[in-house]
Amino acid sequence: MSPPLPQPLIDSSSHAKLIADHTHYPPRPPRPRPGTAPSCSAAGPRPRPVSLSVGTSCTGHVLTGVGSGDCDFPVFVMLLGAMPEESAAAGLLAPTAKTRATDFSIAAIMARGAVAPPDADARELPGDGAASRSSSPDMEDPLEDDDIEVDVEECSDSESARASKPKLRQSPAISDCGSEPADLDRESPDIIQEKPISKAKISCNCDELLNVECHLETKDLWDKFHDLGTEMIITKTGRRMFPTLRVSFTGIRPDQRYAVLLDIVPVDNKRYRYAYHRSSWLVAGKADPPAPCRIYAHPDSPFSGEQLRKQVVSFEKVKLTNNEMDKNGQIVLNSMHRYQPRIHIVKWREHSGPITDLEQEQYRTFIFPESVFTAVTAYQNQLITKLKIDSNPFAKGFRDSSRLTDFDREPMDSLFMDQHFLRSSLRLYSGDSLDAENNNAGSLFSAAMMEKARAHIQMWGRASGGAPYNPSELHAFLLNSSPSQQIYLGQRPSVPLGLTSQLWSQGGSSWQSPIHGGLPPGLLGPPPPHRPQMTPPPSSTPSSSGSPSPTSVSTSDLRLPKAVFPSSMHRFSPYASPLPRQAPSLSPTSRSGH
Amino acid sequence: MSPPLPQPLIDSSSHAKLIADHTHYPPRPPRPRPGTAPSCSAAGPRPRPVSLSVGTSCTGHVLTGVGSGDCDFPVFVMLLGAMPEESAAAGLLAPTAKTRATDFSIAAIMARGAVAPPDADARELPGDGAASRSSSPDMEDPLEDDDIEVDVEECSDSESARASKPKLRQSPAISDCGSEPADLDRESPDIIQEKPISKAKISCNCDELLNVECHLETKDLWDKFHDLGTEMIITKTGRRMFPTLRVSFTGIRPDQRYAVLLDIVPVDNKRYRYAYHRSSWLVAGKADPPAPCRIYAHPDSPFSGEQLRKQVVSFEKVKLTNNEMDKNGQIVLNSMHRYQPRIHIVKWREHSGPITDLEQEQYRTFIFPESVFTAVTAYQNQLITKLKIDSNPFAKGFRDSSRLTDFDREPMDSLFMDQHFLRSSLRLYSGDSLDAENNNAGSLFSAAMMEKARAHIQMWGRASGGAPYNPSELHAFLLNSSPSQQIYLGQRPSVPLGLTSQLWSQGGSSWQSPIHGGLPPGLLGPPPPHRPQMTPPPSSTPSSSGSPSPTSVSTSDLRLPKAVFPSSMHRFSPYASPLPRQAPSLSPTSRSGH
DNA sequence: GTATTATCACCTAGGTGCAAACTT
DNA sequence: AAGTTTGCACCTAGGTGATAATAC
Repeated sequence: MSPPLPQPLIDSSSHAKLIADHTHYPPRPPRPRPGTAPSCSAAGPRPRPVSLSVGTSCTGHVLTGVGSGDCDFPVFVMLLGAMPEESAAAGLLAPTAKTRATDFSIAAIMARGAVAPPDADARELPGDGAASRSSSPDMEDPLEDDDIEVDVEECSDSESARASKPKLRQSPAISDCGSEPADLDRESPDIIQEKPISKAKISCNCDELLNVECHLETKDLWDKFHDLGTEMIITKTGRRMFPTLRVSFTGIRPDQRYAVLLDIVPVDNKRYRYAYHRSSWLVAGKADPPAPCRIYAHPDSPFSGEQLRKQVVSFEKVKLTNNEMDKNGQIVLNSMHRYQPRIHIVKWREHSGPITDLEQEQYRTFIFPESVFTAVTAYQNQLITKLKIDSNPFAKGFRDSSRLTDFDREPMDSLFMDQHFLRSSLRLYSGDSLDAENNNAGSLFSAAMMEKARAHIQMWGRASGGAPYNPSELHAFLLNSSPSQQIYLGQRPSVPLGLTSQLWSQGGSSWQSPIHGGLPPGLLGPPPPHRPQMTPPPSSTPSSSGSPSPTSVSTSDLRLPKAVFPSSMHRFSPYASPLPRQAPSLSPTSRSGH
Repeated sequence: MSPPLPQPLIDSSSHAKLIADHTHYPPRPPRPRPGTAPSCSAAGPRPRPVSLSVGTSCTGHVLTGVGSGDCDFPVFVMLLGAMPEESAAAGLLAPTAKTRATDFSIAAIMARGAVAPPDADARELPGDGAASRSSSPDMEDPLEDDDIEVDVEECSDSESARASKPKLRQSPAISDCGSEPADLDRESPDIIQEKPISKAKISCNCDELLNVECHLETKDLWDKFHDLGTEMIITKTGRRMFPTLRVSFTGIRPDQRYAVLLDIVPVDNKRYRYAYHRSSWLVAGKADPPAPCRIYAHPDSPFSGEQLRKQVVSFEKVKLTNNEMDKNGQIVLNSMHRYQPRIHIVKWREHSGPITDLEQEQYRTFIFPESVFTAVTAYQNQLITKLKIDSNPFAKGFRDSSRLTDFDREPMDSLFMDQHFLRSSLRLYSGDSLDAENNNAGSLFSAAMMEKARAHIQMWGRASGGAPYNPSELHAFLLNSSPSQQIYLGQRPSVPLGLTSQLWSQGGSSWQSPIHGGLPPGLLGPPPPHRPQMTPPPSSTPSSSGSPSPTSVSTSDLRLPKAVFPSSMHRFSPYASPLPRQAPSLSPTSRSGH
């Protein structure tokens, strides 16, 4: 009858622009040729999707309620007005058994080990992730590079990149399933620079929150996509993001409550187009007029500090749309534009109503450069398509080997073949019949795969020189993506699309981790599983569902990992079909989940 | 890792007992013979399931957040401690487009027209719904009727009931789809009695809430089940309730926020068993020790007054379990015991944390006698099974005609065959191929169906005299189930299982509506569709999703209704297969629903 | 030509009752 | 024997990219 908004969104009248990388920060243009993309398949024990934990979350429990209705972030954030749909918080409950959000597939994917970026030639610039430029989408772009080709070089220095990978891959992480940003990633805290004074205070206006750190749980997967130039489908009805933004926090006060917000801001003032023949992105002109920026409040907000310390905050429900008239609270983006998601943590004022103005709250902003993406209505880079298909469980239907040969379908695997092959080929096949199609490789194919891998590396390598968007640089940062190393960045809302871009670039200068300094971050793969992070169980529920706690992990996790043979070892399809309904009893959460 | 509770539950240490009807209030024992139960199939335009509205809600939007964590209702309500799973509210959003909760199937079912209870011989006792007895579960039951057979008479005065139906059925409601409790139901406000003084103050400790009325949206469906003796499956992993409790409120202050809670309390201190040979319930002894009573807080709580005025609050996510060790916040019940769900509305204290003690809040309790049910681990009454299969979309797989003949499968329809046949037989077949199996009847079968109906009436009719549980009495109340006529009832928590039962019985005395006074309520069928209530769109989302607004109703609603031939006119399976994916574009919500 | 949209098959996730197996 | 548990087929609901049609 009335207008309830599905998504907890906040409209932001300001469209702060972020400038990534050094120059244009366009997505890297891998070769679209089907079957040329390198991929790696790390084996190791892979967490099984705790399917029922999802169901459990369906009942809605956790969070204490929050204020609803419209909120206006003065300049920075404007409440779009959201109506209750399903996930509105309903506190009243006490936490009991489940915790971390469960990620049916992403978790498993990450558990396979980190992905080595094809362009491992990486230059580890301190400010690589964010360019120091300051351009606002609405303002004249200093570059005026409309229709200027960017990042077009392809298959250039792949060999150098490839050479560097081996040494990094020596860490046991890959096969040990400690694929997620392990503790190692957080070992170099010195990178934590608060950025330019003026901007810093914007990004964090609360001293207490300076102790808060934010960790991107799905970093490895994001890295994989980032290396190819992440694309996100936007549709009129709204499309989920994949990978999903999943973050965890440390330094949280247990007695405090927090809201966790997400917004997605333009990276620059450009519109892009994809040159299929060159497999690269080109600047197609100035950005289209941006839709009012909306801030998506995580539906489980506010979180208790207790919850936030235990749970992963998953933004799996957020949807992206190109429909500016959207009334469902989805995030509105322009197709063929590049965006940077941002996470905001806000101290919850118990007695206050819904958040109306972020600037009036005590908050801190976190940015993960590896989550930059290009909004598209149809995938441009075929490798992105492949990676999506291989890593998103909902796209499993397209993994059919009939579509592409294993060699062609699992290019990423071959990238690290030399690293994975020996240990992978010895692994036992888990017996997952559904994924068996991808598991046809064996030692028989080792030589062939090796050759394929080399070819892939050749194709995927790219000159880091002139490319404004250098994945390796982001990797360098990401490998040090411990909360303490996260760059937090605030936007001055008053200037719709200005200032912030500069802030972004400044923030980028501190991204480089001294520890992994000169190495191609992507090649580090999953750091040694010092902290073999439990991959969050599947969470198809509204949000913040499930937990990586052992209790929420299916006993099937204890099964033998699938064969990790490089050819097509489900690196991105860990949940291809782990006994779908065969052994529900094996999954503890499937029992108590609902 | 930790213990997040899926469901927003509150533990209640008190197990207040409610005594329904006049004596024991056991479920009515219809003949289990497959194919003997009468059923009616009203045609009329049936609302189509707006499938995508569900998806929309998935993103979680609406409600403002609420406090979470454990709450202890001193005696009355104890917080069990719930962890966030999926539906925790995340305010921050302003209401925009969607409103009322969508019920994929129930709504459609109800839209078919009201069901006439088999035992239409109904006596319209003012206090029929609730007995005036006062027995507490923990106390010695005055009756001491262990193993005493109850409610065994069957097929008695069915003829009289049948005779009365025609006149009531004259209202166009049946075929006009105005089947839901129309406005007529709310026209007699004089029934609003606040119940016994002592109890009244318990049930409502806030004068402001005396103006609040609660309406059971799914009343018609509940009536159907209630007439047969509702059974609810409980499992170790938890089972949803069906029908779903869906309520709406009036008299709400727009500027106020409210929490809506659900608990389920024992009706009496007995354990039951089902005599298959007699198709009746027997008292099998005293009640087993009850598990701690939990109060389930609607995950969208707190609701803004604005929301509560527009939305239907749906408890579709709540799950029932027999696992006393449940850690998922599900409601724990004992199998073979009878229970009464209760709805509590609580004024939200903005600056307070999670609700810990209901008695410390300002609240009001509403009880719908037609929602009484027997908890079972397996269905006892085959007619309940049939009705579930026919009305629950998730059980559609069992509607296969191969299992039972149409005559046997749609017993309820034949009850009102004489009423429906003439108008139904002339209706056009909607062309729903999937439901065609149930639509095989035609004028050719009219005579046979008529005979069948008579037989059913014979079997289903029952003497209202000695039966403690008289569905017709409840119907009398239910037909007047306007919010103002709802019996609200509070429980004195301090006495675990006592007092309330008396309150219950007292409340029952006011149930009778003066307007429909002497008539068999069930026979009134759906009151004239003065207020052809929009059936809420499908809502598979967490809760309080969707709205009955025209915009959320699929355009397919405009299609010709299915043939309403009495034999098996999908009365309980309106969504048998309305062009599943064939014409998604027809559903406006499917576009914006996400 | 490029970009967007609608429809589709195919998948995940999970809610049904059934029926066999199990428990007491 | 009665009641409970478990695996199952079958369904709803909806998230995927492919593909063809459409819009610009």
